[in-house]
Amino acid sequence: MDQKTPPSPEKTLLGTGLGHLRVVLSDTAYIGPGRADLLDGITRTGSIAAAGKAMGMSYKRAWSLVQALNDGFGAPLVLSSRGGATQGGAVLTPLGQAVLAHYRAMQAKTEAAIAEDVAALRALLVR
Amino acid sequence: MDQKTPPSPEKTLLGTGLGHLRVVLSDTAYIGPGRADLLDGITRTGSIAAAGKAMGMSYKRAWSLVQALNDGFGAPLVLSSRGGATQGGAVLTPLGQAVLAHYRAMQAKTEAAIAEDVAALRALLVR
DNA sequence: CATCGATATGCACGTAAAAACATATCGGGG
DNA sequence: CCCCGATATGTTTTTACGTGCATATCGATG
Repeated sequence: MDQKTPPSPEKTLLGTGLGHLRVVLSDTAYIGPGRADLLDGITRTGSIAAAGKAMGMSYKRAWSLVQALNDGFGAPLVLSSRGGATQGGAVLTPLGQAVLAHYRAMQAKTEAAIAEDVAALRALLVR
Repeated sequence: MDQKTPPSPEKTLLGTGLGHLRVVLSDTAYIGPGRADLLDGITRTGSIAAAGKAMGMSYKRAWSLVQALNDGFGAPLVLSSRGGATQGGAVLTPLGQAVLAHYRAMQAKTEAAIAEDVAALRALLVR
């Protein structure tokens, strides 16, 4: 019903061959694979634009995700700056780093926890 | 940014206070909270329409989800019938039951596996 | 053989999400 | 004091998706 281009590269899950995990911390604060990858990209590139582009999304989308993240959590996960020596950029706050680290940890734990069931289910599909 | 009607009751996660888990079994086969709830509803009600309505979705949506499920997995998870003694209805195939059961199991295991991290993250938000 | 409830489908419409395009702003450094 | 690269924000256009409504079909049973 939707044989178009899978909009999201989704290597996060297809690479590991598992699943998407979205963790809801409150009514407004949650973290999922897309947001985590974006935070990851910002860490690596030091830029919202670069991180977004690396994931194939428009700057605007990346920026609005950062917005949603920051005000969803009530405190900034990402700090951004304009101009100056570095010509602007973005970095994770300690909170942002913590959220990302915990998410990766949860991802790993989840994979381990469900590996058995996943294998069992996949076995059912080998027809 | 979207204070409209939360389209999905989402008790699946908010009830337990955890997260959404989507398990990808192949390029086309995956199961998430919405699909699992729908399968659950079909089991209980014996009807696609009733199950969908119970989740606040249109029959059409429920039906297309079943379609996606059935041809995504390559084999039917749901069998439907028209007319006859029961005036039509739907039931899960053994495969469908297995998928649902495994999903619930994975959900539970995941919750247990990440509970610690979730607590830690929530603690960071108590400002 | 008419009925009834649920499946099965098509099509028009409204709307939310995303892309595309366009600017404006910041601020150290040359 | 102008430049540059990245952030910040607005407007417009397009696309995706789900609803709503209308209709067709099935098939045991009375």
